Amino acid sequence: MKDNNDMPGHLARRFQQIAVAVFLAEVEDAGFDLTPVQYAALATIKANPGLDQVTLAGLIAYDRTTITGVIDRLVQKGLAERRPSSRDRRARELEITGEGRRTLRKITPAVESAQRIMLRGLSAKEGEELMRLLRKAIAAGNELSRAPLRDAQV
Amino acid sequence: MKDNNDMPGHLARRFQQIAVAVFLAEVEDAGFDLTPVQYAALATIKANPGLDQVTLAGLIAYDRTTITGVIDRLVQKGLAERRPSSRDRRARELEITGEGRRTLRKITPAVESAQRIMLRGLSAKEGEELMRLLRKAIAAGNELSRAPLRDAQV
DNA sequence: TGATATTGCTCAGTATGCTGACTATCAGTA
DNA sequence: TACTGATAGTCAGCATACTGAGCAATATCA
Repeated sequence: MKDNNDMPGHLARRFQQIAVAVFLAEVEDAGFDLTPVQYAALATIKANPGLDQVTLAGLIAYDRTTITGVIDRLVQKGLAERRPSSRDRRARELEITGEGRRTLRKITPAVESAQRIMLRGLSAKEGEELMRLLRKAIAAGNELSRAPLRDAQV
Repeated sequence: MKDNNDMPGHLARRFQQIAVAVFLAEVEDAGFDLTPVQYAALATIKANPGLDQVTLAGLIAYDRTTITGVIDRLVQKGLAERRPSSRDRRARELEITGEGRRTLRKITPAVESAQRIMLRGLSAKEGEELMRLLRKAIAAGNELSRAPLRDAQV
């Protein structure tokens, strides 16, 4: 019988578990209350002003039913706004608020620190190699989840 | 501004997302209804008959509040049993049932297939290297999550 | 022994993620 | 233009994960 440590699925779960814990701890130490998921969504809204929810979901590989709640919480915290689209009455356009911008700016050091901490057992070269291999495995498996990564349709 | 693809945290989330989707798809194709988390718990109960919930949680790095629901579902499916411990009246002893054994045995090919599929973008050597680096990063970060990996106290 | 600390487990509440279903709207075509 | 299929978003329901609180039982130590 294979050990858990030989199962990439188990290692994936465990690494993700640690990554989230480190992120939340660093962000809280910096005085903010933002999850990794909320951070990625907010940063993507800032980089793509006016995008709709499906496009946002595709850019960060979230499920469309998950993004609704994430945006709800960003809006509730005053970090983002949801407006009806003028071009498509089904869609909602997303914008970052001034408060959202300030939060992103101030939170960046904590986010970068978290990324370092979650790789602290590895040398710089090993960290790069881990990211390369993850990117490669993810690219090959992109279509296997319900929420694949998608380019923005511009 | 760093890209998501340079964030180990984002890559961790994405790889885990694909790993779970692949696992569930393979297991369902094989005619079973078991999540990765439930599988790991059941396999660990089989390997450590009579263990209590805290020990089980430590062996697979689950939170103690998460394990309760997982076991509930294993018991409800008739794959495991929860009995009061004779040595410690606070604790519950866990046992796998015959049905649980049969399920584990029949599900193994699907589980192994899933592990291969989630690494299908990598060569065998790269897959080994990815697992090595994940193990190393996880070992260094073990204490950073609320649910660290623990050895069984035998 | 008696007080205190610790441990095993559960529960309520919150946040992802997913399945599947539904409404409203849009786009393509006969 | 009317029909058909696809798309944007939401909702209900389920399964992890976590925080924090609480209960019962055990362990420790003055």
